[in-house]
Amino acid sequence: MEENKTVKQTNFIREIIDEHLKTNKYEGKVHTRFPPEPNGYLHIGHAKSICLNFGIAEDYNGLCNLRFDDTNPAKEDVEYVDSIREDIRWLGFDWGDREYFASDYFDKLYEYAVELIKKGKAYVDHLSPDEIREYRGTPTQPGKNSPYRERTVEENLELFEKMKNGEFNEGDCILRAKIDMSSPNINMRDPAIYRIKKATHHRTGDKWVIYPMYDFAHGLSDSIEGITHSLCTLEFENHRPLYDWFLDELNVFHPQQIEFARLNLTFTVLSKRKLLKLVNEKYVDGWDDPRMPTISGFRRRGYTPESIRNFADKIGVAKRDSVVDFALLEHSIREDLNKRAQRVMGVLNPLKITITNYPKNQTEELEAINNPEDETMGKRLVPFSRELYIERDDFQETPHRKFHRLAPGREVRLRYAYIIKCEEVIKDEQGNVIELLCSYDPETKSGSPNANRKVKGTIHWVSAHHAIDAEVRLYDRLFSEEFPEADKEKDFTEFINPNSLEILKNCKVEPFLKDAKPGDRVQFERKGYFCVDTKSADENNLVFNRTVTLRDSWQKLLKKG
RNA sequence: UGCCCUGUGGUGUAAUUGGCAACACGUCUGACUCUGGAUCAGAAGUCUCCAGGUUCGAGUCCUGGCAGGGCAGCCA
Repeated sequence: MEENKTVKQTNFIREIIDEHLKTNKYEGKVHTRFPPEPNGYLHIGHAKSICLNFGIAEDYNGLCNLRFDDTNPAKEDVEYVDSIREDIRWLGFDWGDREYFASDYFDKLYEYAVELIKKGKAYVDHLSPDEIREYRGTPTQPGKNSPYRERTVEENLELFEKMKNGEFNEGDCILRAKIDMSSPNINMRDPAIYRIKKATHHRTGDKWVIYPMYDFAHGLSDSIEGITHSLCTLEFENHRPLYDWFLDELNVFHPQQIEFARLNLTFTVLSKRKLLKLVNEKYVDGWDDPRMPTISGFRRRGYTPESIRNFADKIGVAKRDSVVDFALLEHSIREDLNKRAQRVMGVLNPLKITITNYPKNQTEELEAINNPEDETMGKRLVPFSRELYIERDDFQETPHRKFHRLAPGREVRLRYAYIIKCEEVIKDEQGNVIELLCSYDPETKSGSPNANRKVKGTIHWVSAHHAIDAEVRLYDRLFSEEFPEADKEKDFTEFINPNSLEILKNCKVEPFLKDAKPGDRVQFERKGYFCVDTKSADENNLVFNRTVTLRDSWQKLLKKG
């Protein structure tokens, strides 16, 4: 028997690693890390990076660390640390006891800085922030040396010590690497290594008033942890020479930084700043709003970790920036839920029907299949009676030419039950259809020998007396534009889909759902995949979130006209 | 107008490292169906950004263009 395991596609990163393995650059070791800054919630773009880093470690029998890049106390918070841990765990990855913080290395990093000063490779600069910017030059013009650049080692040592001891104010001075103010790479124009920030750090408290900059802290943290392959996004490409410079000057273990393109997704935005705006300005209901592209949002929406991991595999990794079709994500979740989700009948917009020739007060228990894709999930009984609810749009008074569900005088099968015929349409004074009177054909009960008469359509239903009330939240894409950030004149919030959430209050679902627990996922047949909301649902109040619709060739047909 | 990176069907990735372009999503047909779902069968769509060059042979190598992205935080 052939293993039908999905073959992991190779990519340029794996090729580099293979090469390193061949040349024994890191003695056969592969050690990665996922290094979030705890200043926001993780989103699907981070999921790509998480899957990449943990996935590679796993495939190469290596390890992947979790390291919080917490070098800026002004922006970071423990709330984010907690959410990040939860999200990674939920995705199914385990960093064992290798949970680190850049702040764990502050002492070591300070020593490294001192070492650089001693080598004459760093100096304390008293230029103001404005002056520094001025001295830096521009991409096309070289910068010029700071007047403080030639301070002696002793002077720098003393000044840096004073910085550490809080003898200067924020902005008075910084520690800079001494590299080359005329470098075509701006990152090499004497970049800042340490700045003064008199803020309380979420872990080190008030121990420090100086904090290392990303470029300094990140590479050295990688080095300290013995990271072999430091994967990051494209915007750090120009930082690699600096990453290498620190490691070389300090003569320490030298990881290989490799850059890849960050994820972009149609119909969504994925920048922390913009996501924060959506949250702060209440366009959505928090970081875990089911419309948010955050991991917590997808979780609450009903996405499975597996579907997100499969998605990450499918999109691959490369260096060119690209935009992934949101449909691929939807495909991933449908593919997963199709195999696993319990089928159930739920009527979202109920229309009452009465089977006039069905005995009053009679109830039948009809057998229904829990998942046609998975026999082991078995069957259940669904109560049937004289009064039922069907979906409003499964009836058309004057049917579209290709509509093959219920219409006056027409027949349709009630799933797992009988074929019925619409005999009479009852309307209120305004002319709204409020009820249908139907007849049923007792010979056509599902499973019985004479049941095989063909009708054009099968619809779902729920017994009026047995139904459970539920609220259903129909979520759709948050943005109505494929590229919400493309318009330079308009803010991306102008493209928020006004119909991204529709709340249905009096839905009727089959009694099977009476024991549904928050987080449970089901398929409402013919409608889509739904999950019980984890925040607003309780025992007397069932709330379902729509994860994704089923593929709908009827809607497609309608669009074509 | 400096430096760095990237250009392969509509979209995302492949191509045994120089051997006549593949997979997935999407789209379209058809079959099947007690979910207009799923499944199955099939189709269309890329002369690999352009122009030269090397070679028996180039998406892969060379040269020159063009296009897109990134970089001037005491953010990461």
